[in-house]
Amino acid sequence: MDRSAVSIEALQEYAGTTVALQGWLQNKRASKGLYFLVLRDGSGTVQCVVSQKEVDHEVWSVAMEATQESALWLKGTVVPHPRHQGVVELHVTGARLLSLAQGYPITPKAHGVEFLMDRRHLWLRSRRQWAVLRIRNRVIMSIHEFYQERGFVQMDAPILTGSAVEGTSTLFEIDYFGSPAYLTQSGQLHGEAMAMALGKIYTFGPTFRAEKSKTRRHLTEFWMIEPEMAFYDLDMNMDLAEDFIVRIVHDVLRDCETELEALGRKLTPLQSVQKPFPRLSYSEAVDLLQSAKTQDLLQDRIDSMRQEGAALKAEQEQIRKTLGHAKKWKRRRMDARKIEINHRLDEIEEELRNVPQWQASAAAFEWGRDFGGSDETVLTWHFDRPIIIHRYPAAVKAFYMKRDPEDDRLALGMDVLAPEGYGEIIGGGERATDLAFLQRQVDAHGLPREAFEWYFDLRRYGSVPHAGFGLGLERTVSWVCGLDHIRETIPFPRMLGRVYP
RNA sequence: UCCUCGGUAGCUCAAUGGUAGAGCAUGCGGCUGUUAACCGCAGGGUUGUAGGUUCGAGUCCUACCCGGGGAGCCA
Repeated sequence: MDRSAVSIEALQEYAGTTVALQGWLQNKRASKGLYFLVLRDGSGTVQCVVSQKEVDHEVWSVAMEATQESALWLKGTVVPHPRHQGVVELHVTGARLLSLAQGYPITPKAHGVEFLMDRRHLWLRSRRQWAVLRIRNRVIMSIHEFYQERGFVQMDAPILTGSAVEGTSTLFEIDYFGSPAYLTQSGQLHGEAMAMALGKIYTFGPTFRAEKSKTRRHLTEFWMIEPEMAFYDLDMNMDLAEDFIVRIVHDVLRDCETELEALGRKLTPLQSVQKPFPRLSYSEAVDLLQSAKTQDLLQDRIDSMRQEGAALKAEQEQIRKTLGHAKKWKRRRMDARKIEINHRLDEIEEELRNVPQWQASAAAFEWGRDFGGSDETVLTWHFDRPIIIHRYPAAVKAFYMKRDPEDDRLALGMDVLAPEGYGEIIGGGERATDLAFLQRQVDAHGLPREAFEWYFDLRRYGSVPHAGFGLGLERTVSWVCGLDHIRETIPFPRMLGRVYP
């Protein structure tokens, strides 16, 4: 341990001075008489140069022996990088090998999903994961700041619950001293009780869904933020959700430039996340889905996919012809390109299978059904920012939602759909306040009344209008980071068929 | 549960039914500013499993196992 060691993040401030660093060897490059050690300490990475002429034998052997992910202590002078402006490097004068790593499995090269997921505990060390998880941290801090600044009180709903609220098939059952209990699916109902006590509250906790779902949007364990506000109606709820999302994206853009760059995230779609978000009623959304405009949009998509596919196939053919009599270095580049083309062709093929189905399902969409994943994706393709869809058919929404006083078929629910096909990140609405109505709803959904007696009390003793929503943390981070899978947004994802490591 | 794509060297992937290959990683050698460094050499294989078709199977057929992402459901 060297308490005087400085953090790589702060290295700029030490330009011209001699400092000590401690961390792990991320990568090593060598030339005659020179080693370039890329050191990572969690806060960032820096290139450390070891010159054989300038160091004693011991330091040189450390550089020579150190392998990928070995732990190192390095001392040296902080100097500007000769080639990159605004970047510093360390000219090493002292080095100690703290721990020699042997055979680190994750090489600086491409790996498959399964291989990496089995080694998630090590995968976390890579630059891409570093960036995602730092953005996750930034998002979490923004969430707390946003609510705390507005006078919300953070309160936790229980994780163990006694009764099944929604379908038991999506609940994880555990043995609770001989009786069945469940891991929570939502803190919603308890959130309402807390809002009646403290006015404006938000929960921030883990949620569990035993859905047998294997898609890029699903985890069996994820974190949800659920604000619940007394004396809020649907419009106030939507206003809050809008401000909330704008704030999160704004903070990430301001504070995570390096991380977004490491992820290759396009900034334009994030920069256009400004108020107001388009608000469509369910009925308007259905109209849009069935419209010729949607058909055209999807047809354009199909056409451009076909074109890209044809161009790639032509390139592939060209490569196949020239590959035989190409120079070695060129052949290697062509091989890499060939693999890239194959991947993209797979994606295009899949999309060309999907989109015509989406086209058909959009055209044939019937009022009253809930939107499927593809319908949501199609809707968001029409806009450049998140959209809010409100006033859904009551039949497809939860029992506790308030009915629209102007149309009894509708519930005062709302969803926020993220752009770029990321889909639902928020679901919520205004809650029913009438005791008799709620009791009838519980019966109608085939739920046991006894389990909800405590909840009914909230309507017996000072029932007031109130509203709230739930934000899926991982889906939000996935969208902000521009990832193609939610599994990278949480340190140790739990999914269908995966509880290790 | 259904649909669909895949399983070849430690890793990522090639291979028109006809001699299983490349890059990376590893080891050795070279190179005084490298950026997934580069150059040279070397080792590394029961092509997921079990059957079948064929003169001949990584390639075709059947069943099963494992994985990817899509539907349903959802944040």
